[in-house]
Amino acid sequence: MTKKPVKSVMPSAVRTKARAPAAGEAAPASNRATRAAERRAAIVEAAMEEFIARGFAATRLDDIAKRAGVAKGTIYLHFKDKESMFEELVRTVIVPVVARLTALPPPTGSVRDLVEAFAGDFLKEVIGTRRGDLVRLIVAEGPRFPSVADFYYREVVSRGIAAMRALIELGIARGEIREKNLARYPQILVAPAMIAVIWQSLFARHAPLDAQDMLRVHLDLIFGERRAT
Amino acid sequence: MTKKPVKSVMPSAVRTKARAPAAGEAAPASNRATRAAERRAAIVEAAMEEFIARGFAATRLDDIAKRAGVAKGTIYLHFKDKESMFEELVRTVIVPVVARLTALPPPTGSVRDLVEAFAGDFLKEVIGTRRGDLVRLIVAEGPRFPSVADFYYREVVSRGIAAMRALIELGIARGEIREKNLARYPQILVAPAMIAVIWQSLFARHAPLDAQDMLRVHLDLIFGERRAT
Amino acid sequence: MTKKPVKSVMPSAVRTKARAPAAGEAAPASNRATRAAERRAAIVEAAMEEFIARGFAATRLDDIAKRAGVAKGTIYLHFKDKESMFEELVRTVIVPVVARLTALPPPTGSVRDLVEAFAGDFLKEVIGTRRGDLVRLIVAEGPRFPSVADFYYREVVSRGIAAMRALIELGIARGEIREKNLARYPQILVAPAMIAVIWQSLFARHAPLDAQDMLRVHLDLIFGERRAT
Amino acid sequence: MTKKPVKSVMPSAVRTKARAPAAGEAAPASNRATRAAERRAAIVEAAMEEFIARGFAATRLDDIAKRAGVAKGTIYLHFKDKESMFEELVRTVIVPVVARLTALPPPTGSVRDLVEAFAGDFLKEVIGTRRGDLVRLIVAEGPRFPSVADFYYREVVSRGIAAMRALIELGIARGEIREKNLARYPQILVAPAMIAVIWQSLFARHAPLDAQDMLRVHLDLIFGERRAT
DNA sequence: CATGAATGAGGTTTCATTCAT
DNA sequence: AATGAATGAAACCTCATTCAT
Repeated sequence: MTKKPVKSVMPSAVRTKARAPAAGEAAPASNRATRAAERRAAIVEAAMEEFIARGFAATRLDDIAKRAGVAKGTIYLHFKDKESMFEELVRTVIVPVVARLTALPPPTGSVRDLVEAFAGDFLKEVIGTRRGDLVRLIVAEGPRFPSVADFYYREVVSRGIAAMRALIELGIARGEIREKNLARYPQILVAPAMIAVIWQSLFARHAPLDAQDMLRVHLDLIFGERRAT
Repeated sequence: MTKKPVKSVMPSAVRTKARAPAAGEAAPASNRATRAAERRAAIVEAAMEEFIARGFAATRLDDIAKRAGVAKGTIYLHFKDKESMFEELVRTVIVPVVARLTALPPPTGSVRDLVEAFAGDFLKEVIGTRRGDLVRLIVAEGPRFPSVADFYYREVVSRGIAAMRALIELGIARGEIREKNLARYPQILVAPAMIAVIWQSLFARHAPLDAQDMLRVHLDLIFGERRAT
Repeated sequence: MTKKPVKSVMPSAVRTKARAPAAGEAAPASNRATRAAERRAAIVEAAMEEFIARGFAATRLDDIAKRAGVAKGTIYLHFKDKESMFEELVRTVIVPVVARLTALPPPTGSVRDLVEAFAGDFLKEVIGTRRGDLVRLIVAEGPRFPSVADFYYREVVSRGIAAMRALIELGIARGEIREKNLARYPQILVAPAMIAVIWQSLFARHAPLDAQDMLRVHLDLIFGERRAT
Repeated sequence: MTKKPVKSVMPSAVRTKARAPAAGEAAPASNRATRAAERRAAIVEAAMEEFIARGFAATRLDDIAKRAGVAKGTIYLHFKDKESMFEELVRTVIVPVVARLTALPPPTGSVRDLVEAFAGDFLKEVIGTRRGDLVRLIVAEGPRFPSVADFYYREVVSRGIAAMRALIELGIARGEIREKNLARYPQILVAPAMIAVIWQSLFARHAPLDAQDMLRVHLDLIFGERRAT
């Protein structure tokens, strides 16, 4: 897999910080509330980068402020303190992901096609991207931020597991999947994808991993090898 | 799986600090060198606990010293600074694991039996234990300690991958494994085990995971379902 | 010579910290930039006192902060660390001295008169004052702060030597000085003044030295004894 | 002046540390007391080097011990603590210098010859040598070690001044010196020599100083220029 | 609202001194 | 007498948080 340009984790709507009102136009829709939201978004974005790069404890608010282009004090207008900033942050960033998850594509075609489409999405949107790093961040800081781990479990993991389980059961019912017990452990379905995420962060340098190919092999294992396509 | 009593990560030989000479015996092998080794071991043990509990940056040397029962300055007799302490530490703790890995049980019986035995070991020795936490620690701090990630890759990951690949190829040759492409991605074989490790740290509270059962299902997927045992 | 009241080494312009706005006037020019400059000046002043009293290594930043009336952290807003504080400090304090040196009085009268005027200045401004102590500080710490020694040589010593040499050559040309080789070693001209500086710091207690009289005798040696004035 | 090999500041009698008793001879005069004296001498020598190189506060006992080839604890068998070590040290090293001073060569020949001989000695034995550095060390640390300054004044400075004064008065009586007031300030006679000592430590790198030539010029100034030699 | 200078608690690290061996 | 591992006070420096402007 080739290195993609780093994608922002923020929904594009809030990433308008750089846009300066052209001379002449009267800062039209940019009332105070909007400006504030932009600032907050800039802080969130900057903080995410820093937290991912250094971890919670080693990240300096000074650096976040500098990267966000605001003064240090401004951060405290939006967040109570460093801890709650981290917690709110993760929530803010995860929400759109959840939205995606729940808006699954319409179930047309085989279960394998569905799963494969989902894996493709995951490859493009998570593995090797900033969002993948976020997953690693949660693994890293989870134990010290139970509220983050809780939130992540509730909003992402439990829903994801449930969705996978539904798919697996559908696959079993349709005869696409033979291993009936798989429905008890949807984790097995996503495990290689998670490993790929971690691998990219830690070992890509030593041994690049073709995540796409690996996921295909894994699906072959579950659905049986595909006939000539 | 129920929570096991926390196991020490230190080889038992060096964990004699607590042992008070029984009345009557004359301070047996406790020469200076031994005492120093004991102290170092105590520091390593304490540091590991603290690093696992709080991460590198948030761990205080004060707490390590207190837990190890030594003065703060004593740590600096054994380690240059906090960073190299962390790095040496991980090495020290990993080495016995590597020793285990290389001393694989003699290849008797089917490949599945071998893999199952190995999985059993892993369950007992890693998942849900301090050693499992260590894996999560490496995932968490790896990007900020490339030397640690490098070491871990070289000593554990690459060897483990190689060993798994050999087993898989054997399984394919013997007809136990049908999916031939699996040999290209031994990661798939271990992925659920890794997920189990992480799950225990982060989500066990919300949804306990029967790792043993999950691994069995995963092996069924690879080797085909077992007939009545 | 009697002990003079300790003179500040700071140009008076920046020493307004203590000055409380007289009742009635409205906090006049005290904008943020000014306040910052005042604080920095206070730190420089305090640091100089402490360094002179204890030397570089034995001086505690805590004491400097206390004396300057700022918090410890404030020092680090103005200086990178203790070492560069010391180096910048010496520069800051020396600069006005250099300015003085280069703005020598207009060459009226005999060379002897010129030199004598200069010696008088030196007596009043350096010997037995904080500035004299600074010279001793540089002698003391120079070998460990080559950059300080370099700066001092470049800005003070080499210029001073050059100026003295010019005066000596003038004196020789006019027939006021007979010893022609003196131009090769202007150090001889200033040596007793330097000795006086050191003497005041170290031995004044045991044997007070009338620096003024000594310098006069030394000039008699060089210019010939003065006739009745 | 060319760089001389570093000379030990210790009287040779006590510098026998390196001498190991040849096999066969029965460690003859090397009884306990002698060994102790050797160790002490080694400590003094090592400490002097370190103090000169780093100053009192920045010198580590660890380094002294290492350089002296003894354990850190051993230092405390000979000296109460770091401060008194420094004080005793300076005394120990200065004593032989004083002995020299008081054992002035027999007063043959002219006063100028005497003074010149003395200057020659000073050049060889002090300027640019470890002993010169010691003078700078005393200037540097004197204010924080009044007892050292006192001792130095009493044993070296006051005696030196007295001796110089005697010579000057003899010179005046014999008509070799015309400036009668010089006897009031023998400091003038030695000032250039002191300046040379300091110059070598601080500025030799930037502008080497021919101390011998400078001292000759200075004596010409005092005694009148020498006729053809 | 926004700023960023100022704070000071708290962290890492050093090193003079002690003391059991 | 000599050692050097151990101590812990004290130093330097960082950085989350506050608040006057």
